[in-house]
Amino acid sequence: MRLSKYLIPTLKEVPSDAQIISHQLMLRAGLIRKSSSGLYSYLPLGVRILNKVIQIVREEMDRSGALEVITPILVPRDFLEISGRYEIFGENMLRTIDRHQNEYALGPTHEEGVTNLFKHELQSYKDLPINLYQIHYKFRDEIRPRYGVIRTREFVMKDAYSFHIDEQSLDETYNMMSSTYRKIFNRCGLDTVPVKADSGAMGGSGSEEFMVRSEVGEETIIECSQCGYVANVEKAVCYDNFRNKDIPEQDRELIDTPNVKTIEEVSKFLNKSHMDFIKTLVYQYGENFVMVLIRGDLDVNEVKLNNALGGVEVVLPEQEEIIQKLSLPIGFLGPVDLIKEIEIIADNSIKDIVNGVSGANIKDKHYINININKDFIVSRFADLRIVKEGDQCIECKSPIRSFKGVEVGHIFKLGDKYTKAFNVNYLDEQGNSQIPIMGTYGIGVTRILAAVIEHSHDKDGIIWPLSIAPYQVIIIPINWKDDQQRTVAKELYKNLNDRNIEVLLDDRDLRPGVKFKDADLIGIPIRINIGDKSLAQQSVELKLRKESGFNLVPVKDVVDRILGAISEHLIKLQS
RNA sequence: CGGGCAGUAGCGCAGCUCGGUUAGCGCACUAGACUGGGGGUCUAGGGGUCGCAGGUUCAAAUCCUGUCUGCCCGACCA
Repeated sequence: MRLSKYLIPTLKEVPSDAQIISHQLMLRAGLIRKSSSGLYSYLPLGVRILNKVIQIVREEMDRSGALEVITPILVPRDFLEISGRYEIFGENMLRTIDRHQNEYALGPTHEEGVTNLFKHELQSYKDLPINLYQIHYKFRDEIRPRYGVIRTREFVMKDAYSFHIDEQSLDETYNMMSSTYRKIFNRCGLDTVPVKADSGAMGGSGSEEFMVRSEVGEETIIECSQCGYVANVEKAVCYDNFRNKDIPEQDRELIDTPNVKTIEEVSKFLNKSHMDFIKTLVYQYGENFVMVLIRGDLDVNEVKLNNALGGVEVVLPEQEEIIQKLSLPIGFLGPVDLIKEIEIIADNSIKDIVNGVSGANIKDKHYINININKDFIVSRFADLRIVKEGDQCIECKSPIRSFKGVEVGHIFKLGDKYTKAFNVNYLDEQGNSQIPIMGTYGIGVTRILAAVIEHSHDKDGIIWPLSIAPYQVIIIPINWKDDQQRTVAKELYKNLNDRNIEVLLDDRDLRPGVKFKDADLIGIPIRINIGDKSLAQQSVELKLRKESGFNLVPVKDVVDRILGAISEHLIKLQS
């Protein structure tokens, strides 16, 4: 492609609404433009990169034995009601009504569509296992799209759905997907960390996320400093060595704590450790309220709380509501002397508190020396705490660290949630009707572009790995008006094209500095400079984007050298 | 949805406090000349309903009201 005929609208200045480097560079390099909130158009260069990634995903999925399908982007409301996700997704789905008043959602994911598709084709156990995938646009009406292409409303996603007769078969495909994902991300030049994750509203047992370490990541990952334990903070558990059991229980005592509300304030006021406190929170889920107890130095993990309460979304209600409906004084909550009946669920850390401190449910009063079962009853214990840096690893008790990550892939074992709901069945060897179980596997394709840029760039721009670079080579004649330079440039351009190398020829009549800056910004991995100095030696300069120096290479050898370098690099990325 | 900030040329911004010729600057763009190894120089140009609507006023980019959009923080994020 000749640059004089191409559309590469590079920007010198950073658009003011781009915060993170990948977003800035994607705009500056002319890959994308914003259409409206969370919606981006792709310019020619961006499309090429996206297609490269899609091709890698497709090749590896095909290689794994998965079969590509396409289901409609619009998902009928009926399907979502069958699976129960019409409610669960709620406002996250963009809904629309056709001329016949039928309601649809723009598919946020396609468990329903694919399950419904396959249900009619599945008859015998011999049809299983099978893994169906598709690559197309998904839409989620995110509350707050941000970080450029990392969190958009419309995005390209590869989603796959596998069907099995038993757990063992599901495990095989699950593991196959895990290794396939590793290959895909490696080929894109990404280092990913597989982490245990919450399976949340998807339902199901096992789940792993593929995270790219990045400061701009939206997920917090907990990692053991010694053993290999890694988990999303939503799911992470830790060891708790706090024990207080051998202290004798004392009688509870009501203490005046005028206008002393927070744990911080009360602990100073009473000269007590945070660990002696029974932190009391009231959550609302659906129409119900629940009182949550956790040790004063810990915080509640709302995802764990959701799961403990059966997956219903919990929210912290407005303070007025607590006062009105439960007659509880904010700032002085506690599990003792409750006026109205309310379910109490406690984090495991509460079990070991002896002679604890909590609010007295009376304004400006706290209790000290309260003890479980003697002063209050807990209906249920669960692990509800947020694991944080410095906690002890559940496996080996070593200190835990945390890092931020961008989620580029997610694999789930789903069980029979969807197959049961959609009444999918097949005949087993004995002729009995059975319900298959499912797995589901997603990759955020558009997000991969941003993730790659985040960790592969320098002050001059993007540094694409060869595997997903929009073009592999760019030829820059220093002075396009120079006959000799132009002749050599055109010849190399033709020769490389003839060898199926993707090559850009910068035939614009611009000063060399501008061309170099553009080439660096858009991140073409291999550059050929053609200037008088090198031509005097029948050579050109061969420069790699990721390296600072260059090599003088005889004109006659350039094509072979490039072919060699490209195959070498691509092989390395595939290993 | 709550809190904060912003909307003036394709991009980045000034002007607004304290209303008053023709709304500016840099980059980009067009034409020409010089130039030619890391975003060149000069000359001459084009491009604006000052987000939108209403109001105050002799007069509004500027003051007031409403509204839309975007960004940041939070809530949210299978």
